[in-house]
Amino acid sequence: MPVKKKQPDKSTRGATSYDVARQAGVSQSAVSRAFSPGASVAPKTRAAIMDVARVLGYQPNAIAQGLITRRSNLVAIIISNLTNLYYPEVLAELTQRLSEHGIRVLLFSLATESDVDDVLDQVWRYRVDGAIVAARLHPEQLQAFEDRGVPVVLYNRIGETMPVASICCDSANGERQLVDGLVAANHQVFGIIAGPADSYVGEERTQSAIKRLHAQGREALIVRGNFDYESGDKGLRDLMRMTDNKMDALICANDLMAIGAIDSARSNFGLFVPENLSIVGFDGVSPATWLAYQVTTIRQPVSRMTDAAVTMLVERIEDPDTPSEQRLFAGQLLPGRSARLK
Amino acid sequence: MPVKKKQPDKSTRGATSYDVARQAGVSQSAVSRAFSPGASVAPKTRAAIMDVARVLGYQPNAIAQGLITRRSNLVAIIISNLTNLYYPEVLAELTQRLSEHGIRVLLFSLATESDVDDVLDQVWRYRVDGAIVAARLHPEQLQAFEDRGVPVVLYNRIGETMPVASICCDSANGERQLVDGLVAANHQVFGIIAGPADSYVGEERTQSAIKRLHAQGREALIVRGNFDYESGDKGLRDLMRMTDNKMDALICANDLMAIGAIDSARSNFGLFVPENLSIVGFDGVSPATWLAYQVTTIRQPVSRMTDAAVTMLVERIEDPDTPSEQRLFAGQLLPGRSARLK
DNA sequence: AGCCTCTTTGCATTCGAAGTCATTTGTCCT
DNA sequence: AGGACAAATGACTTCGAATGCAAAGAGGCT
Repeated sequence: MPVKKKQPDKSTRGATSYDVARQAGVSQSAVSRAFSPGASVAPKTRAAIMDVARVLGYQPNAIAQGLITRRSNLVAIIISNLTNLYYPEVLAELTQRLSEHGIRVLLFSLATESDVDDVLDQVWRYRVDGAIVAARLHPEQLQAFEDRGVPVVLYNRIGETMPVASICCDSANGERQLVDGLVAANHQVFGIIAGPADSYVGEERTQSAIKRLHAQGREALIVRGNFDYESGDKGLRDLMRMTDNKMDALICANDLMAIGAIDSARSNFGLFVPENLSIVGFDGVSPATWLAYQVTTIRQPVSRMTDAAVTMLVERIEDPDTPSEQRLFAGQLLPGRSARLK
Repeated sequence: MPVKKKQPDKSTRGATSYDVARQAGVSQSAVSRAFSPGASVAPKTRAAIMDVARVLGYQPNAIAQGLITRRSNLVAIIISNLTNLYYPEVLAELTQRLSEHGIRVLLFSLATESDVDDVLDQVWRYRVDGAIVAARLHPEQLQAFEDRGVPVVLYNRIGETMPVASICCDSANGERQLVDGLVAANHQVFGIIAGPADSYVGEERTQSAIKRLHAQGREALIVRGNFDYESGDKGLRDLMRMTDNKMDALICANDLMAIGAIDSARSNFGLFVPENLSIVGFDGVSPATWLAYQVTTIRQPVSRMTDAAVTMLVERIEDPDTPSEQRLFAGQLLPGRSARLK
């Protein structure tokens, strides 16, 4: 197979430190130093070099830097489904904050779970300095990071089989607030639309809600959803059938399903929300605040969480021996108008 | 002796081709060849090398490869505001499709316009093979890509001062369908909520709508929005004031503003949509299809567009002399229920 | 067996910047 | 002016994989 090799057109392929050195009448070392803050160069020399560099459009080649310094300044962000409304915000914030640390983002988005191994192969090849993972990893995959000495921070999941740095929003605390409010407002028939079985936060939230309901002497019917809008509709229909239309409180594992359920309750069942049926969600995504919904939910403190994720990762890149740590952030109850709470 | 800084910890730092070569009793060249499809290696040798590689967990160092081959297999994706509901889908698709070509994504998200130059600096440093840009670039910035021989594909904008490969959704055609439908349904007082002045598609859509209205002998009042939900509310209020509450057709430059306007019309003005007021959007984002809104809009063919963007970029990476080309995709009218159309 | 061709293999070099070490230059003081 | 010492500079090596080239090996054929 004849590999197509385009002539690497010297002229456009960007100037090198040697080109700059020659033009400026100094050595390549000098150029390198001119670009390293705090290196030993005479201010005058540095200025001269910078001038030439500007003219030639020289920028240090990060690839070459990465090879020699063994620091790529790249961090992998691995996200399972970007189309989940919640992630874009997270991604944008992570990217911003990482760039403040001089770190660039190598983005991997997973179509299916099975892609993970392929993605990790690529992650190793690029010698990333670290990774932020918002996707389900098998224990061996997690172990691989450890083995290769690549720091990881898990986002909205924890290392279930080993200690790993992780950031989460406190599901138990969030669901407690929601459940207690619903119970206090005297709801009788509870339904839950859980997340997909392979979602950590989905399970956490559902289990937390169930536990709290039990603690209050209540039971709940449970169906599974996919975290998407349609799941809200389908879940609501199923639960209504199962409860003979008696359900008056619905707890959804995320906002998107809550929104789907609200729409379905109104359109397909002619119900008033929250008069006939209270519906709560989780996340605090922006559509949840839209006038048509005003979902009663728990807002994740995204800024704090992304900030923490980046800080933790950077710490571990600087010092790989930093012990692992789990940070749990409390979500804030957004009262909304989709549920009667007390 | 001062502590050696950051011991490059040989053990964890990943095996090199030399390590594999030694273990397998061959030369480094052989290892390299074993990993290049189509290279001249005896099948037996390759198998032996692969075995050793597997044991050592060896993966070719993409950084070193990039340095020597002058191909980083990285593509920069530059997006202005990720939080715009429309982009996550685009980003996910682009990432998927690029990875099918063995290309990785370096993500840059812009907080403010002024970041562009900083971002471009980084783009040059990483010697990306190409870039997909969904952000406003100044002519000089666009020129810089040309000068450095880095292929670019613009997404949802065009090279206004020079020919550049670009992908767009046909605003004129889309707005024509919407306007004609509205006019045919006998609407009288038209309002438009435009996008921010610096948005290419925003201006395109607005101008197209105005032109078509004029062609039909109608005028429209125009206010500017920011493409966000709140802009829809604010725009609606302003237009209602300006028209003495007589507006009966509202054209929004994107779905999110249409949604904001729908909510506001209902909640703040007690109007029925579309009975009292028709509202149309543009994009076809998923919330537009939610039962509460069912926005009458133009759906962008995202899959085709991302596919085209990737194809065009890859072509230009393979052969930098590929002439620039502009591809305009027709959007599809989603009738929805937020407007009376004929 | 001998010769020729085609396939495999290894050697040596290359990519571009960083950093070590030795050397030169410059500064300040007596 | 001379010496002591710090600052600035350049030569050279290094990172890890790809590749041109020459050499060695494997068959095939007469």
